[in-house]
Amino acid sequence: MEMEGEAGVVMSGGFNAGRVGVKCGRWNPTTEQVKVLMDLFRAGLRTPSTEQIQRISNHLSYFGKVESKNVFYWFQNHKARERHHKKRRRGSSSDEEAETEHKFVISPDCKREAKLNHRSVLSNFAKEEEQITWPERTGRDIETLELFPLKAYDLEMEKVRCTRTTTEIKEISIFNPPLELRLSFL
Amino acid sequence: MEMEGEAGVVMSGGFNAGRVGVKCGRWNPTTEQVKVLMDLFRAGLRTPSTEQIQRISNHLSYFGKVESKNVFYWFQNHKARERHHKKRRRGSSSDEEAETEHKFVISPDCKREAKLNHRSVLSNFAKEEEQITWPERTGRDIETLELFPLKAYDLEMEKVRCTRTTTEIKEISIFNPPLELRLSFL
DNA sequence: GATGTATGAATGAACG
DNA sequence: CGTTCATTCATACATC
Repeated sequence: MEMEGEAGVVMSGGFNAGRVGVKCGRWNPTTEQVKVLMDLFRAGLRTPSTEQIQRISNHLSYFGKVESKNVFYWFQNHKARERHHKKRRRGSSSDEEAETEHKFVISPDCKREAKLNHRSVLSNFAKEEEQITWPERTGRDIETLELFPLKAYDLEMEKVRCTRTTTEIKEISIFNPPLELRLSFL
Repeated sequence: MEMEGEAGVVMSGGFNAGRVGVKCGRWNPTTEQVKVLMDLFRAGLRTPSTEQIQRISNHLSYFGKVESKNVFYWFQNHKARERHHKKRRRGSSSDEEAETEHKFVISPDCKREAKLNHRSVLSNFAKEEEQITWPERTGRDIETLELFPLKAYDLEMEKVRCTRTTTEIKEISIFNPPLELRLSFL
């Protein structure tokens, strides 16, 4: 059993409103931090650039300890899990399924032994030991699955990401007034 | 839509070296493999050539299943993430930096070795160190290819090259060989 | 307090 | 190569 220290965790910001045992084994975002991140995500931000991550984490640091990698991971995970949820969210008229395990969705039938497309660099390994024939990826991307209006925000965010001037953000905030302010530090 | 298809898990992969979550999907390097790769990386190897990758993977295959592309990807990822970690190592401008946060260096990937601690009642059939004999090193794969100047191992490399063990490699401890020797198969 | 869930963290694989 | 996607591991938290 690891008692995990005794007093080292000071958690400089006292804004840890709703969290409990704040033992810093890993980053435990505060409610304010989550709120900000969620607003950004809902605004359409999906993959913030490095500078954006810097600004976001810097801003979040006001509410508590946070690092850039936390922000990076947060967006990665949130985006991935949103998609994952969407994929399994068919119908919902009768939740007979209720996915007992959301992690065991090994739906992509094990494309293990033949997954690498013909990249130039990797083609050198084509002759591994046995004849591995890579199946000519005709179109692997099964993307473009926008289920609810998130695309509109996407476009707006694109503008933000391109400009990145923190001053020309005009129509970004549409719903939440605070959102506009939060986006400003991007 | 083929989600929720549960019969898709075919698991045609043969036997993994005994890793934990080895369902079928992606390569899960063993600790020995990671150790070797890490040593090579620390020795300065960053972008191995095709021949080097071939030799490395061939050598790693002794510790478990591995393909050349795995080695290729490993180096790509490791190199890229080394840079990334340096880049986003900050962000918390609240307090000092050296807090309890572990260092996030590029070496935490040894956790998959001992993980079934908690409630993983999965049959953790112990995969003890099975005695594997050196696989017929006929000298073809070793072939004393000269490694481009890595740090100070150059001299060591020279010595190794002179040895040219080829068929007499069985003397070398494969379980924990020194770095100089380990670099020899390059 | 064991089990399940939500989520942070990590990394293999792949894209552009 | 840098970036992104996908999958898995680890852990805090919730529930009983």
